[in-house]
Amino acid sequence: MEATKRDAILEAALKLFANRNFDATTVPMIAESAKVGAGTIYRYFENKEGLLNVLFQKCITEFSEVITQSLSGSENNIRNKFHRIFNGLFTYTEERPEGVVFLSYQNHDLYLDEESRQMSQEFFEFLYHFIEEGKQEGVICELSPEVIISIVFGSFKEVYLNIRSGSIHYSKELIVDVENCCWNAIKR
Amino acid sequence: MEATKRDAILEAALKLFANRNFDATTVPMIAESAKVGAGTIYRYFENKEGLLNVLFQKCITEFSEVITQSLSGSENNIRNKFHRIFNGLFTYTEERPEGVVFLSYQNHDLYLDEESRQMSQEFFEFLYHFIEEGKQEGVICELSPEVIISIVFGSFKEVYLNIRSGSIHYSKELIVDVENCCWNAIKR
Amino acid sequence: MEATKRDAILEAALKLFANRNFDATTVPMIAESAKVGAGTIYRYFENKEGLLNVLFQKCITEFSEVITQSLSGSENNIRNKFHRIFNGLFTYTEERPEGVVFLSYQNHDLYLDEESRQMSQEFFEFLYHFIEEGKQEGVICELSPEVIISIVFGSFKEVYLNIRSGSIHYSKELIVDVENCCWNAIKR
Amino acid sequence: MEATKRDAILEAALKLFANRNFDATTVPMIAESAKVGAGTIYRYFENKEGLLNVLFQKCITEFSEVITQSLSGSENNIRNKFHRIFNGLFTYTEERPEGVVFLSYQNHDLYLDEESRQMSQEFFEFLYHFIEEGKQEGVICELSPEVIISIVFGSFKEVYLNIRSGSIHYSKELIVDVENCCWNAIKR
DNA sequence: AATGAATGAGGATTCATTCAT
DNA sequence: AATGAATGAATCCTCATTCAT
Repeated sequence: MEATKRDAILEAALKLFANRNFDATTVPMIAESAKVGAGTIYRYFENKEGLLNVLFQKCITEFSEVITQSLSGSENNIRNKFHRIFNGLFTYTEERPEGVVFLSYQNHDLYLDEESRQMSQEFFEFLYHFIEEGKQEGVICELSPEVIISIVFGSFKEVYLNIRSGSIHYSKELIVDVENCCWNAIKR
Repeated sequence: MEATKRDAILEAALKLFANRNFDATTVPMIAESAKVGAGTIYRYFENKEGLLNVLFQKCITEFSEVITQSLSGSENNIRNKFHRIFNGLFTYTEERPEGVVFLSYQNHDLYLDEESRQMSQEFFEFLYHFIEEGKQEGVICELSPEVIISIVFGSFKEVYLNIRSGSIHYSKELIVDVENCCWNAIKR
Repeated sequence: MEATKRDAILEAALKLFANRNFDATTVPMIAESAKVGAGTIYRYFENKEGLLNVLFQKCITEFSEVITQSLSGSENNIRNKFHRIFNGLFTYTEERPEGVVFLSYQNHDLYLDEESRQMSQEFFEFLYHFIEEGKQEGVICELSPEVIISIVFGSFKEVYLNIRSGSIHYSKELIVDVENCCWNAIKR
Repeated sequence: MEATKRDAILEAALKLFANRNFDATTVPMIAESAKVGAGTIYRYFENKEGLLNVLFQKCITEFSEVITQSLSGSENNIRNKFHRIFNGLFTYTEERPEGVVFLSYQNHDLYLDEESRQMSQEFFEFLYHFIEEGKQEGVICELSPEVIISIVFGSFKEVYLNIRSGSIHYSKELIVDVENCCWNAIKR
């Protein structure tokens, strides 16, 4: 019953931050949506910015886990790993529809603390590692891991945001197609 | 020295909106950055939201023009047109480094007026048209124009944002490489 | 000690609006005078204009009640009723010295909402009714009720304002005298 | 051509102050209505408050003159003098429909300077004098001049304001009737 | 003399945060 | 522990006033 209240706040905040953006979300909005008194939020989080950081860290951890898990036990085939990562993206997306949107806001940079930045960094390093592996095997093109990640993640994000806004119609096949596009973009 | 004051405000606002986002930018910030009294902003723009819309329309117009011009006189080869469009993206980006960032903020949706939406719509329709052409010629893959644009624009944006933040090192060759990746992503 | 804060605001606002007028009263003035934070006002009232309307409705209700009560159980003699109404005026005036001043500001028209206008209308209709009765009995002169009310209320208001400003010295007899003057003005 | 601009400003200000009240009138409003640049107003008047005082003094002077003139050459009959004064009121009202409204705003007190107060005082003293005369002749009742003036002026003002707002329909006969009511109110 | 663009002090209002209950 | 009323700093915006032209 205790962790519940904290979770309710995190859940409510995630939805609001993703749909309305951090600055356009007021603390009373979060409180109301979480069915909690406004003051209660300050029992669990230092302040609004602290809440943002806890949420960011939570999301990026979950995200990492989904991606990591989706890779576990996979054969050494890079293309197959890529498929699993891409699937992980969508798995996470289905579990927490707002997670990716939230994580991909640029202007969070203004508010993220050192720890959050660190975790974000680590996650990307994990991906860079995968890319390096692919490059060494000669199946991924010779661009810096940062560029390759940007191409794949940028595409994915944009497609997803448009699915969310209704501009793009979602289907299982679409995901497969987008994955292929992305792979074609970065394969050697 | 005449239209200067209005321009100074627009310039200052563009930088702040792109770097900090609309909600995190205060009117006094814009005023200070534009070296103008806070009240002066209201002589030229209805209010902060009005300023956003004027700025959005200005940027999207400039952007359209650069893209359109970069296509003028080009042969009927789709791959070549694609090259020119991609180049246009980077040309605009160099002219107005904050323009693309500003234009691509999702949360603008909350504040854009009908006219801005309209112009945004028209610009995308122009691109859709190009994609349809490529699909009919059989050189672009059979995905909806929205998806294809998302893949290319998403990649470009993400790479650009990382160049901006310093995570990715810029070079002429990089642009060529990214263009090739994007083309590989969407070609049939 | 419960509804007190809201009441303190209303009381402070009434005094300031009556003495200085709506436009010349600032929200911080009201807050200070009510010994309340400026933000607190907005917990109880939609905005400054909303506060004006709540106050107006409260005063006109109190005023109506005093007048209505002062008539209750009175014999059917018009002159006697007039006496009671006039007394009601002064009773209300003594209870809420600023009420009449506040209610009689012309420029409220700019800010009153539909409900306030309605209530004002109803109150005057009650008075018109009384006048009509007197006219039918042949004891009040043949002018429109609006004119008769204006003569009596105008006289009363002006005398009262001058008592307030110190130009006229108040006494029990004065009220009786003014009442007689007003009656002489409108009797047949 | 010179005095014209000043007059245009005074004329415009009178209308706006009377219709909207001092605080709700902005200097640019006056400038626009007077077809003058906003800065020009400060060539002729010290500031907005100074303009109010000049205007007040102008109106009260004109008002005094109309009343005084209407008495000139009149026989020594008090009732007749009263008739002339009352007529003067309406004459002034027709010449400068906004003058009376403007002069009768209570909250001017906040802004009037010593001279304006003085002139206001003097004008009322003139009227008091007339009342004293009537009392000595035994035709006006034994109330203080301030009270008697309040009764007459209060009635007149209220009727006039209601004519202006459309609640009361104007006619020549109405004026005569109201005059009679007022006289009945104060006669011995 | 006349203008009106420019200013910034000051007003209304919002909202993160505190704290008494 | 939980609340939400209360606060006042900070925001957007207005407008009296100045001053370069």
